Amino acid sequence: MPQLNGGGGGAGDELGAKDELISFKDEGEQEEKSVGSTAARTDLDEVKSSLVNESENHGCSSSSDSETDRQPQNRPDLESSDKHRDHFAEALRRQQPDGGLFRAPSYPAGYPFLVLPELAGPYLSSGALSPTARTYLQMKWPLLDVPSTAALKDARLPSPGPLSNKIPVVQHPHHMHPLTPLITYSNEHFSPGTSPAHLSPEILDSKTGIPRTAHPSELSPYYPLSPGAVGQIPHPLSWLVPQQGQPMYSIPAGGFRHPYQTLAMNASMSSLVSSRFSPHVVPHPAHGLQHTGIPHPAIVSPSIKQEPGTESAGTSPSPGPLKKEEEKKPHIKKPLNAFMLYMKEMRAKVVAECTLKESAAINQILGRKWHSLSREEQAKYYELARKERQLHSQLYPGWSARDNYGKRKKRKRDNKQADSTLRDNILSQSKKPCIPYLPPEKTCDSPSSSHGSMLDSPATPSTALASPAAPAATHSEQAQPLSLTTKPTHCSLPVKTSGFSTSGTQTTPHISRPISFTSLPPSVLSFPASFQKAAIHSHHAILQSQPLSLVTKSAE
DNA sequence: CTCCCTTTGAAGCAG
DNA sequence: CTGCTTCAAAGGGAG
Repeated sequence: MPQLNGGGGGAGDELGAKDELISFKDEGEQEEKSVGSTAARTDLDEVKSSLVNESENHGCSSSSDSETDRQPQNRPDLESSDKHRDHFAEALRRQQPDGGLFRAPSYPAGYPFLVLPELAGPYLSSGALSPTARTYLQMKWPLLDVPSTAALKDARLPSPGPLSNKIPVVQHPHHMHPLTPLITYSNEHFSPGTSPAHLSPEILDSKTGIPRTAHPSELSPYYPLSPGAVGQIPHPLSWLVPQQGQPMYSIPAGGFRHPYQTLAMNASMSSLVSSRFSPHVVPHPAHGLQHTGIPHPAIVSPSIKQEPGTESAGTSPSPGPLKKEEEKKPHIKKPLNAFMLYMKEMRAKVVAECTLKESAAINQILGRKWHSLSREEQAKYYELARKERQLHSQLYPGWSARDNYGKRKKRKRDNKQADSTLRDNILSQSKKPCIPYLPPEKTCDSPSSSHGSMLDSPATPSTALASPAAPAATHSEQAQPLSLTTKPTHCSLPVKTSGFSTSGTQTTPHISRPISFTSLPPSVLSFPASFQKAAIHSHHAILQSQPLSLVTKSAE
């Protein structure tokens, strides 16, 4: 995972990321500060800090986090954070010598568990929550009924408990990468050696010196389950949504509460995690489903948008009592991809930072942020998504994405694409500079960079670094001109500027998606193709794609 | 009330 | 194999 690490050579990524970040910030927080200036950054940070002040530096603003991650400075912070975690963990341990709720280390084994922390995690630090993190905990897990106390104790495992403090949102500290746990967990996949401190997978373990293998039996303790709910563990994914308060897969009836906890465990345990743990208590996934009668989160009540009988859900987890709703085959949603997972996690944060509320705008920002993420960070999500798909496939062996086709009304995508193509053509021909509309203040640095080339854009330090010898690769990220159409408004929301990032002058007129990658480093191979592509992306000039994306389809 | 918008990624489908 | 299309989440906006 040289690439992933990006450590030594991967400066490019970082740089790019920074770049993006900056731009993002501008958009997002342009309120006051000038565009690319570092000073602005600081200010932003402050502002952010106000929002998320408690969170560790990582946690700060959405934009900043990525940035901070990449920066070398982080290391120290990370370390400190680790210390915090250790501390915290230790404290917890003391409190609960018996291994009560909190046992971060124990996660190593199961995917679900790993996932949980991560997802939920955004909030929960992987190893342990820093004290500050704890504060967020409650906020982060609005819907999860987690007794506040419990939450404190078990930062990582906010279990759905008896609580009902639904706090609307909020910013998660994000100090720790949400996915951290995952990595930790799957350190195998990610090169351990290089894994950054923040990733510190086995942090706690190492400290404790106790390699934990989570066994199902062990797990239960971690979750403060409501009596009788023992064994029900929220689906890993469900945790993802804490902010939203909605399960990853919307669960119609019954509410979210432990939709597929057991199920999840089983599945994850058995297949996903089995290799790592001794599956002594792992029921068969399929059985688990029927067994518990708990629908998978992915299953949506037909009421939502169901089509009569198209569904061929392989294992439709139809509960025993078939009601109308249930009679119909449940709508099994597609598993979320990496970006979706990321969105779920970060949306609240972005929303909190921005005044914008429109999802479209938020998504644009998220898209940019996504690109700004380091490969490692993205890798986490890819891995998570991969597991999710695995789990999904196990739960619904017969399910096919095709099943959902036509359930949604067709979008006008056609138009979009057509537009995009037109736009592209136009762009290629006219190559309009993107900047026009950008407000002077914001001067969407990114756009300019995009079109001119990131190289030019002085604003970003990264560019400076990269510019000289930097391989094209590095640019890609920087390029993210995402001029998301900066909107004059507070967050610089996307005003659909058709930001023509004509940047692509050189080669491809328009490349929306990643270029097919030819060879990947072995390390990368483990990742999903998409990820690989992404990696390549980053390595090769990716910018093209980004600019495109930036150019909102709506261009026009 | 329903669909659109917007993002990326995965999967399906057609050529 | 390549490229296009659809769906996944989300929530304000528009019809």
